[in-house]
Order: sequence, then structure tokens, then C-alpha cells
Amino acid sequence: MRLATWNVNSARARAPRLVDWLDRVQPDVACLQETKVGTEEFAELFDGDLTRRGYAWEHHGDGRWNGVALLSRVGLSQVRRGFAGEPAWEGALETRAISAVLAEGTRVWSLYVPNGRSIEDPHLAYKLRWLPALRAVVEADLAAGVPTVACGDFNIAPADVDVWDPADFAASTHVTPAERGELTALEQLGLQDLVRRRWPAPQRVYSYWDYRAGMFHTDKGMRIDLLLASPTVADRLAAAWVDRQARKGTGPSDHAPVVVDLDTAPSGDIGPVVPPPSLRGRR
DNA sequence: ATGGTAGAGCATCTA
Repeated sequence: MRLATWNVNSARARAPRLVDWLDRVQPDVACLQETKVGTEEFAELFDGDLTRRGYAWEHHGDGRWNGVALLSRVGLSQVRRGFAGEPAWEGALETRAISAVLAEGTRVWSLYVPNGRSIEDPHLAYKLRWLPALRAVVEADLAAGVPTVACGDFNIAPADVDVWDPADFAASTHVTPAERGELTALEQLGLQDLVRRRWPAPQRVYSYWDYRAGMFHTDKGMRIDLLLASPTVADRLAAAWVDRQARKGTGPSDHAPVVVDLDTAPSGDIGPVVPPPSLRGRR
């Protein structure tokens, strides 16, 4: 099963590229963030193209800002828009989380974690309320035995290796101990960072490059788009990569999709490996 | 010190 997460930075602006990307990468499940459209417009943009390709979809968005979606051709049920106890921003709930259960029983989240903006900004405090509230719901699901993958734009670089120059971030959000502590707390629930598991530090696997000043071309990026999976899902990990192709050319998002392949069955259940006849009896 | 770019929508705000 191929699972991807992509902050598209406007579903409207990305519409042609998004459909081309589905055809090229063939994800079974795609988690999208920053659609910046309402659900009616999302349907107008994509319902035909998605249905023809066998994808079910669910969207949570109210236009202009935020907006998240799930696409799946391997089941999509028990949909939740937002989550119980989700904090509001300036008195209103935002559209930053959607989750649903695949046919195999895994609950998948598409998350757009608040940015935080700057150290003194109330938006950072909002981010630091939002993440524990999310964690409480994930913890309850895990306690109920539901395999879980939390995917999306976390707006947190887990470690210094995940930003191009830690010195440039000395007074910035995305790297503070408080924000990283929220990722650690999610990992303490058993969630594993799939890309880091496949590509251990210090390998650089950025997923976001600012549009400005040639950041992509000089590879000054950040790894803030994550897939965090509970143990039985993480143990199926077969491959993980960042689709840099999608960040190139005309009209890209400032984020690249992050893609993982999961084996159908837990890798411990594949049985004994039998060598092919050409190798038997040698040595 | 601010700029650099892109996307929202039409003055700025967000990232």
C-alpha cells in the first residue's frame, strides 16, 4: 500500500499538477493539506477525476485558509472532521484535521498543524495547545487497539538535521524544545517517524523549501512533513522517499509529497525465505 | 534591516 502526504498550498492552484501527480505516483492513500478551498469547490475541482481513478475522498475546509483532505482507493470510513477537544483560534475552530479508517483497519490522519508564526506570537501558544489535544485523541485510539498513521504538515523540524542551518533558527518557531517535545510525546505513544526510520540521521530528507531566494535550488529546506505510524504499521515499512519531482518546474507547491510503501502483511509474517533453484546446493 | 515568492483576494494576511 502506497501512502503519501502533501501540503499542496491551494488545491485550486495545484489542480492540474495534483491529478498528474496521482497518475505518476499512484498513491493508494493521499493526505492533503492547505487546500484553501471549501468542500463544494474541492468537489467541483476533483470529484470527476478522483472518481474515475477509483478514489473515494473526504474534505474538511471552509475556504481561504487551511483545509485538509483524504483520498483513498483502499477504503475510507468512520470519517472525523476535526477532533474532540480541538482548540479554537480567535474563537473559531479551524479546518486542520481529518481522519478516517481504511479497509485494513488503520486510522489515517491528514493534519495541518498551526504554524506558530513567531516565538512571542499567540499562534505558538495555540500550536502548543493543539498538539496535546490531538495526542489525547490518538492515545485513546491506540488504547482501543486501532493502528494509526498521523500524516501531514507538522510545522516542526524534529531535529537540527532537519533544517538547513540550525543557527538561522535560533530565534524561530519550528525548532523550539516545546514544539519538539510535542513530537517526542507522540513518539512516546509508540508512533514512529517513517522517513527517519528508513533514512537515519544525518541524512537530509527535506520536504519543504521556501519559494523565496532560490531556496529549493540551493537545497535550503526543512523536514516538517511527517508520517508517524504506530508499531504494527511502522513494521510494514518497505520504502520511503520525498518526491522532489513535484517541487520542480512551473507552479509547484512549496512542499514536496512524502511517500511510503507499506507491505500488505507485517514483515514478520512472510514465512521462510526459500532460495531460488539456481542458488540451491551451491557453496 | 528587510527582502526574497506565492497564494489567498483586492488591502493586506499567511506562510
